[in-house]
Amino acid sequence: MREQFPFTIARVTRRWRKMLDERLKDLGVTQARWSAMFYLKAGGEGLTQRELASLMAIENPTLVRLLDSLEGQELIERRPCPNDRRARRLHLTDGGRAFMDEMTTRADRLRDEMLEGVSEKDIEVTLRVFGTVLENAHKQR
Amino acid sequence: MREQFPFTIARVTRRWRKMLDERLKDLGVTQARWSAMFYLKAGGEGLTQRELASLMAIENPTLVRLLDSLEGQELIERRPCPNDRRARRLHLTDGGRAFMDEMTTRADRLRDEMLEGVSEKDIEVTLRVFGTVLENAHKQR
DNA sequence: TTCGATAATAGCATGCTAACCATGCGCTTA
DNA sequence: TAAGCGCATGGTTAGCATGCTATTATCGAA
Repeated sequence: MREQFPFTIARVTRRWRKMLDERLKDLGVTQARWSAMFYLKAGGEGLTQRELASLMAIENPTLVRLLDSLEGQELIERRPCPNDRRARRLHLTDGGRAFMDEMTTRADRLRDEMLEGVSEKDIEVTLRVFGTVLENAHKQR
Repeated sequence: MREQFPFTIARVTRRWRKMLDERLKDLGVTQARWSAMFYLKAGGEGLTQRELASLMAIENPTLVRLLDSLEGQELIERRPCPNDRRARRLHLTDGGRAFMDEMTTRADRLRDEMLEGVSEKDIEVTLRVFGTVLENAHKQR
């Protein structure tokens, strides 16, 4: 059984991304870009890029490009940080905030459809497994 | 709890890929390329590209590039298919077969480390959840 | 001959590392 | 105390790998 784990988890992740990308397409947004906006809102606006990257568990250069797109679409803003001239503080624009509802509704609906028929208990087990794997990964290196 | 699922599964998948890439690096191979060789061996050599892509659940153009690299490294061969001049039959080279043991050993060791402390029962639950999600995804579209 | 299937190509999105600026901070030293 | 040197940190850029879709070329089959 264990042998299937890495292949199958990768497959589920690919499929999920693909489907969310499809459903957000007409809003001009992708899974990754929505996810950046989602974490920005959840983490409280005014985060620095470093902080947001760490929250999303991605590397800084990956985030930079997501933010470039989002800024180009005027969904977020990078504002100078008064205390530290190296840093930028991130904020949603009014337009960005307006879109968030619709995007999040669609992501939620997809999640409900994808997890249909999965019991709360099984979700808990799965998330616990994920947690253990992340801890194990953290231990090394 | 359900809300965390999509974010966390993506995170685990990213982390896993990164770690396996690291551990295979000195062999000149990545997770994706090893995976192609693994499925080719598992599915029986002589598969066509279409068949291998379908086995791996990736799209054909994604596989084409993986095979380009692997062929360049002389780990696999694309042989013409006698019955159908459009198709190519895939085979590991002798060199490729020689590498497979070491690569698979490393992938197995990583898997054991990543899943350390996870009970067989929890693995089963998790794989069942994955199965349900893939079915649900299949239903739509 | 026309329609479908196989592979390849082109181009985008998003992961990553490595290398680079600019700025900030801390420690030594005059 | 003040100056300055050197390392750390925030962000960016460049370049690779691997997902995807859309399109094309070639061939097979009805």
